Amino acid sequence: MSSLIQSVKGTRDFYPEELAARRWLYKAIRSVSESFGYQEYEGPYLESIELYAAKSGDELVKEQSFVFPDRGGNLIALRPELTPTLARMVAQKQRQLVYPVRWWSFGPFWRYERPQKGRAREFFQWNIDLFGIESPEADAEIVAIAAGLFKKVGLTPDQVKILVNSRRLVSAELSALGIASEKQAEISRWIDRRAKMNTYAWEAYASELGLEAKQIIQIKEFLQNYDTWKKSDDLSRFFAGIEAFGCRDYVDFDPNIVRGLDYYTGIVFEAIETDGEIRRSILGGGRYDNLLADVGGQPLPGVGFAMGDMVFSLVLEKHKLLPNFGNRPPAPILVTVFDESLLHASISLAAELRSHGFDILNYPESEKLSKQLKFADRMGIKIAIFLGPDELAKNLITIKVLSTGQQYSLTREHAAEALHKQLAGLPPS
RNA sequence: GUGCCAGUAGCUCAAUGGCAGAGCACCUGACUGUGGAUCAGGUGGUUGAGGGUUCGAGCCCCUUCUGGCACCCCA
Repeated sequence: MSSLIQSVKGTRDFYPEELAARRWLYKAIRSVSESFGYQEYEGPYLESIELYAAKSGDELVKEQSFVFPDRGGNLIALRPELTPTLARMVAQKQRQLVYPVRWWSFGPFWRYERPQKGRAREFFQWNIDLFGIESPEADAEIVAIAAGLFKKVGLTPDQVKILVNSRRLVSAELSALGIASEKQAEISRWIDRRAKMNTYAWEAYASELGLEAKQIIQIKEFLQNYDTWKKSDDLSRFFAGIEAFGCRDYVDFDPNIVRGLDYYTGIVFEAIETDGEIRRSILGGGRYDNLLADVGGQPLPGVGFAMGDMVFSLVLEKHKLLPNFGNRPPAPILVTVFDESLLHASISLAAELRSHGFDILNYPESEKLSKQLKFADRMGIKIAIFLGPDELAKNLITIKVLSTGQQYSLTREHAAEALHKQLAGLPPS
């Protein structure tokens, strides 16, 4: 046992049950994405490190990426995020694409961080983006898609909220207080920290940044005012759009939302669990109108978000919204084996039924029937089929319904029809 | 990368520095053409790994790995 080679730190093994859960999540994401007319795409998992150095820069690449040299000595990274890849893909075909471009993706990412609840080194992420439209209605569409997923999986507006702010609004506000635009990024980061620091330390830090006492008071007032969005034409239109999309109850204005990434230019948002028990944000995104130009393309407005699978799964688990994938049978029917001499007869029977379109499990060797039925029971199989000397003599098979214990015999010719009926009459797993 | 907590059977957990245990699970039988329930019996451990202190270590000390929590950062 102790000699087992350990899995790589921060990776997860997906046993059938867990893979079923992941695929369920994928299906929900695909369904919502497609319902808004978004197309699925995928990028490479390996990227040259320069791709990230150009934009993400600093910490994400240097500290939090898996990087290794290839045989030619070039530094390769396991992708820590998708946006740079997406920006490249769009830039490469910028003149051929039909706008607006609406794309989504769900795949693996890697970050070299300390694993903890809701965070691993290898994780899956949903990315969805809209390019080519600058309007608040485009922002509203992206946010509505996030709300659409919550609705689809059964999360209510009481349980999750999408908090929205506008970098433009914050910037205007700070400028009005006499704060130079060069300082505003720093101030934003300070605002972002507020929830994590105690009031005293937070205000002391503000003084260090050169803010005057009066400015600190004014910023605090701004951060406590949840109606400021009404002063902004963009946000007013955004919320009118959200209303029209039918998901206003999932979305709130929150002036404290700033987001870490530098490239956001307009709205920023993140989804949280309302009672705060799960402290990490579920998803985050915003508008990034300069990104494409920054990576060498023509200017092109974009808006989008990313959602990791781990925090979202925690939220679903907490609210008991994940289906139970525990006892899902791999096939509904098991063909048992009476004894060694009839093993091939059973295999043939199963093959015959498969040709009628049934998913069939063979018991692979002669064993006591009780053991075969126990196997069927534990696998969650619905129907066991017996083919013994009695049946064979009369060209019959016996069907046993495990949930009721009922069994009956019928001719082989009628088996397919009877099985269809029998399966249709049983509750789905 | 920093700090704190934890790791004992497949799982959940016991064991004052003194014989490593229980429940569940698993296997066998009661039941040679029939699962779940019940009863009886049985298998299962280098106490995460390595070192140290001690007559003696699951327990104390050091190192390390893994997980969890708080930083950091973010999905």
